[in-house]
Amino acid sequence: MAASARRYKDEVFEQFARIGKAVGSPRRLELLDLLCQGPRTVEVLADRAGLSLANASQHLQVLRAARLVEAEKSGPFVTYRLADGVEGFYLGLRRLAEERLAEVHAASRAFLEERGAMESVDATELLQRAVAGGVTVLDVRPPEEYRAGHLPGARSVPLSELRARLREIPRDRDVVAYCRGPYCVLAVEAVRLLREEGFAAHRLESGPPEWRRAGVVLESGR
Amino acid sequence: MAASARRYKDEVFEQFARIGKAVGSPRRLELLDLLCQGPRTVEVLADRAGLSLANASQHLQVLRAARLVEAEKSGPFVTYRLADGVEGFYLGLRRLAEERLAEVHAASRAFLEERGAMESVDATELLQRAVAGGVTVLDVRPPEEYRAGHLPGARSVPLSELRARLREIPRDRDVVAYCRGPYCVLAVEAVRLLREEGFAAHRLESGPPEWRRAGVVLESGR
DNA sequence: CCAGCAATCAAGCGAGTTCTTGAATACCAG
DNA sequence: CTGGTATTCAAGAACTCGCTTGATTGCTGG
Repeated sequence: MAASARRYKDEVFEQFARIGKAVGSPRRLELLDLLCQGPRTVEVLADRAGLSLANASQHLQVLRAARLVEAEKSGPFVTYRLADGVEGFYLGLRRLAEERLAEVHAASRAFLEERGAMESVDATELLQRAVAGGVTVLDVRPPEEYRAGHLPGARSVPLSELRARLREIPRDRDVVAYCRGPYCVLAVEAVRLLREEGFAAHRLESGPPEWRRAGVVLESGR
Repeated sequence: MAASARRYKDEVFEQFARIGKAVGSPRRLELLDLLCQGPRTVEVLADRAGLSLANASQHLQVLRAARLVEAEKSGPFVTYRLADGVEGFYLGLRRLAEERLAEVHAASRAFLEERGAMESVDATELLQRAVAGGVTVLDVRPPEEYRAGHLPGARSVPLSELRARLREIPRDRDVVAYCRGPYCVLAVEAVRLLREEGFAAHRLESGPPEWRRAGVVLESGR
């Protein structure tokens, strides 16, 4: 009976470790991060994460074996989505890493300083100003992510189109750009470009996953 | 600049993965589970987890490198303790595993059924009854864990001493035994023994980490 | 039925992880 | 300073993981 108790304990911790192993790879964490924006096909995920198709597929299968994502096949496409409770767990992991690993802060600071001071903006304050009409809010993610959920009042201007669409943006008031969240670089690039062009631009550090988590109701579609 | 953005992203996810890698091993999860009971020396942890000393030391160093635990040397002893925020993260990981991995439930059920139905007891209800004096509450963990924090009103009767101390336990009322938490087998064994001896014994599934997390103020010392 | 695309499978290599064993270090008591 | 104890270090064998490449499956439109 002591032996069967030991087997039970081993089995249980072995199961817990499945989750840990699954999030023990930077690639898989990046895929989870992307999936926080909404469901995606393998091809899109591979492209965004900079992985080969076969490699991305394999990582996604590891995540699926750990039940962190679910796959649904429709036609020739397979769409992956986060399983329930996983977004919260991922954000918890990230917060722990930010709190405990000095290296995360150091990397962020180094990167952001390299492209000029980039003071960020508070989301709730921004929402008030946006409603009052005093500021232009840009969602610079790819269009399908905008469609899956965005800040009310934000306009979709993907980073790739920003330079060509500068004339759409009013010059007489502040511009705030956001993207997927604190570790996505799209908004950083957008703000750099906007400033070069003379706009009063700021970056909103948080993104849809954080807002959803905080209870903000997002707009979708269009 | 696209290249430096990619390097930044890689670096950040690499750092997040340090946490994941650290909790990707069943042994290390067991060590974390034990450390949720309070700080311990290497030797005690190795013994409780059934690891060789060198192996336990190595695992603890991995956890320390990921900043999940902190080590303090006093005399010839090294005492490890959980870092801030890690208990919450561990309980979150465990809850996710319970929710998403059918295997965890299956293993628990199989184990518990093997030793007879073992209906469990609610902690808040128990506290009321304990205060009212209608039930005997036993803490069957090793004494030093009892000292580090226990349920108010509970008596320390380590499982190893239980058989010899049966006469201390009143036979005219219910007995509730608890240990480290849902995946610790001490209370299960205690209840089995008590029932064999004719006591009306029940297991309290949760343990000090869960209660602390829920805001219950624990007693310590003695 | 065939061409073409999305996704997966299979095999293989290099790199990393886990556990063991035996030696080394650090501290304390006498 | 010496012996004993707590812990860590070092190195090797077995195993697992991650990525690549090329073949394969499965669906769809012509």
